[in-house]
Amino acid sequence: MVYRRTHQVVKRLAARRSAILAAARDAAAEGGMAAVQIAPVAIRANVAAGTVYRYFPSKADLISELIADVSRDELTAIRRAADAAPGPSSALAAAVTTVAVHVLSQRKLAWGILAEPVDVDVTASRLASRREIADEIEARISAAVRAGHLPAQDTALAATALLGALHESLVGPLAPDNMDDPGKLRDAVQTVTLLALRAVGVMDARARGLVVQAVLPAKTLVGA
Amino acid sequence: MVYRRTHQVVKRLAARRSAILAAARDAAAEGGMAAVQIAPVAIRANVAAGTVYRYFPSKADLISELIADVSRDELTAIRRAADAAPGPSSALAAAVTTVAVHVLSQRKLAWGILAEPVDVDVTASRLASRREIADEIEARISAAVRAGHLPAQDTALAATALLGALHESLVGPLAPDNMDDPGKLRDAVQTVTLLALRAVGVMDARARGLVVQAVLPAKTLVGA
DNA sequence: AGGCGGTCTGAATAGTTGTTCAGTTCTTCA
DNA sequence: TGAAGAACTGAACAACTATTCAGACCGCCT
Repeated sequence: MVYRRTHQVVKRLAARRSAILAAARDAAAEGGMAAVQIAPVAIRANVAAGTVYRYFPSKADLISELIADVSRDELTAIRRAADAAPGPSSALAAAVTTVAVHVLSQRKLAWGILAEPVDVDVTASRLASRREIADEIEARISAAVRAGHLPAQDTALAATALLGALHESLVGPLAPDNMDDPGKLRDAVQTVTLLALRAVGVMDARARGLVVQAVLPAKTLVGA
Repeated sequence: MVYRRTHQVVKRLAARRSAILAAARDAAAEGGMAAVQIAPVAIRANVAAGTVYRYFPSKADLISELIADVSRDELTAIRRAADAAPGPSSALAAAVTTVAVHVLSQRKLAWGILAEPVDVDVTASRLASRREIADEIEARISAAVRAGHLPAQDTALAATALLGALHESLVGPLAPDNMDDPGKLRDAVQTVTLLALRAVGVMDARARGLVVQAVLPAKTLVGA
């Protein structure tokens, strides 16, 4: 006989799954991907190590799903910010600013998701994550090009380059580490957004205006 | 009694050391950092595994030195190219182009040096490597700013962002992988150089001119 | 020549974590 | 209520490689 799954049980199983993922995310946010080890994550989630394997076939799957999760959140934020902008150029500025604010507000997590060495293979998941975000940025660049605000260009390469610039300068190993001061955070966000906009061909003066507009609504996010 | 070191012996020891480093470099160029394992490297260098430890205290030291080596070569190339340029803006363009050409001509090696996960801690070495290159780029940006060719800006952040853009778009996971065609390689180099120059504030039209000038002498390097 | 310091060898060791699974506990259903 | 399915536990296992070290070997010196 096969037992049916009670609603209660279904909920509990789902809750456990979420708890494990949340534990992994917390661990990553605190100590980077290196801290996402099965035993510690299990303890955080109040389960035994073996239980993790009832929900995720392997550590690689766990981390892949973590990456996908974080990535989805970021993509949503980018879309929301860009869609709220009045025009294509503002939308691009808003998208770039959102990425910057996001990675800055969770630097260790972002670093873990993006580039920190992990002992299992998560390249596929990282690739998909990057691709999603890059595609979104590319779409915004394309829109601005079609609107005649930017010169024609290889939008895919441009999008990838922009993300690389943001990530490296804000969470890479050379990123300034005295970012505790909210003022410095804003400066950094403004600076890299300005660089990004100019890179794709926005004139200096106009880019400065767009940056100011884009950073205003986003500034509260930095504290989050 | 303490034996003196014969010249012959000194030479042999130095040769072994170089052989081990070269073996590590070859391995990295072929299979990335993952291929830099003590046993395989020892075989390549025609020594036993234990011998590696007579020259390098640990795998971390070996890889660190490898990173420093490659980095030094790149820095030299950048300086040479930039110093040969007629002015500050050209020098910056030449520096950027050189970085692009270098990473493209040895993609696996570059990826290994820059960001590929390694099982030992080489963050310090990677940091130093990046810092050297970034400092050089920053110096070139500063020179252009001082010459009045670029607007005043946070040159350190700009340099870091430029490198991030180059690396991510050329050797990152999203980099186009159909770069076999030399023509496509040149296009990619031109495109990212253009982006980089515009990012720091060079006008579109002027940037295009600089790019053409910079890519001409560098094109032969791609084949190397 | 021959003894000794220095070097090399490579199989054995060690330490780290992901993964498994036999036994235990919880849940469903007649 | 109790029997059987389902889920959970956590100590033991496995696999992978960096690292070690006792013995073999080479070349310097008297």
